[in-house]
Amino acid sequence: MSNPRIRLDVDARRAQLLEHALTLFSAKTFDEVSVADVARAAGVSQGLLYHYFPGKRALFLAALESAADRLVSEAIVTSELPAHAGAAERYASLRAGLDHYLRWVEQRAVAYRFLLRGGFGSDPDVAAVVSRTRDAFVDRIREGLGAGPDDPTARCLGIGWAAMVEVVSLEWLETADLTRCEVVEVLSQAAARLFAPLVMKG
Amino acid sequence: MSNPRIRLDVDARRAQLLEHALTLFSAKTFDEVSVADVARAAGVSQGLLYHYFPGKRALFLAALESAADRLVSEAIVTSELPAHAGAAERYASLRAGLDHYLRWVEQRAVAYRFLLRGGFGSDPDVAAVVSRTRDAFVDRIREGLGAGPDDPTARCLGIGWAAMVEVVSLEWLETADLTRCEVVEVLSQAAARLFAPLVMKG
DNA sequence: ATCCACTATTGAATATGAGTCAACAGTGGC
DNA sequence: GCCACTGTTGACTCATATTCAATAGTGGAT
Repeated sequence: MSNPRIRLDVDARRAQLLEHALTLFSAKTFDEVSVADVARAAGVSQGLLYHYFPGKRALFLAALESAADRLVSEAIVTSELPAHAGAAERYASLRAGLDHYLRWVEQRAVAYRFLLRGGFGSDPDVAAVVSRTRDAFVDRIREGLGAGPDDPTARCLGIGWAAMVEVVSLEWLETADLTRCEVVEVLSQAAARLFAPLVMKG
Repeated sequence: MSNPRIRLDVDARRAQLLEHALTLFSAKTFDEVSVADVARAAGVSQGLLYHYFPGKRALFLAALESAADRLVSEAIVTSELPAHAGAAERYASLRAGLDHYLRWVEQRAVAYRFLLRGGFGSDPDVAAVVSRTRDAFVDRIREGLGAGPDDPTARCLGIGWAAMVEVVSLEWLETADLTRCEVVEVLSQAAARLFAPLVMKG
């Protein structure tokens, strides 16, 4: 670069690099983004990047953590409720919390996608495979359940429950603190509670 | 390699390569597994791999898809129900389906982890960040809800609902076929239905 | 049985991009 | 205006993804 050197203090430079890394890693896969890309975006030599981060992977993780930190500190709020608040009050508080969360998600869409897909799904092809599998799952369940209505809300619930099954299954594999039967119990009851209103309606 | 050349027909070789790829990619990150590793595991030259797959990424995706295909065809079953089956019958069928699913997950744990964490989540550090974020989320909700019991079942439900929130939020970002308010509605009602029994008990 | 065309397979060569390092240049104190 | 300090650079090394011309099993025709 023929640019004159611009000297920043450590924190500013680090933050700037993280910002650019986050943007790039949000748009493309880990291995599609080169260290050179990040450096170029920040208008900085490649070597400097290694002065601030031990390596590409560390840079990626740092960006991920910064996204996570922001999410936790900004998006997840809880209004202080009196100890013996009623159910209705609690419910209202939950809704308010969710609304705040979704507003944040809406605004910081890029960072949110990065955090949750970041692991794997910036890659559209990978996301497609997982998504296709999930849809197949939802479809068969819908058949089995006698296929209620097919409005967006129902679809939403279906996808949500499928995600629940996936994550709970994974968690079960890792920690094994429930028996298979108990997991079946939890998930099927969940389905019953979630879908009962729909099935009745349809 | 000093091995004598072993000649296989296309399908057998391709399947063998996929199998080894799946095993390796399940254990390590995409970029931690080298093409040479896969070739070595299969006892084959690196060049041959490129005869069967256009590149590393394609190999990875093919392995992912094969895992997905197996999941869909083997793990997701639905027993044929009579058209006007009662609710109890449907529920029993759902439970049976889930049990079958979880048995499959148990047996094919490696492939399952690969499929869902696959892209990048074999990476423990990435998984840790996402998991930590989710836990923070669950914790705050628990507080807000007046913290019911903390048995594994409740934890399971909490994680499941959090996963639901995440995936539904992502889906909402992509397709935007619901308003924010509607999403809040779906998710908070889901929470109410899922957690109501617990909160009463606790 | 032997040659032949066909294609699975190899090993070495090339290209791309991650990571290293000694030299350079702003910046603040004397 | 000189000096020590540290943010910054660009050219180097090295690992590994990708390519390709050459090699060797295989099955069929004579």
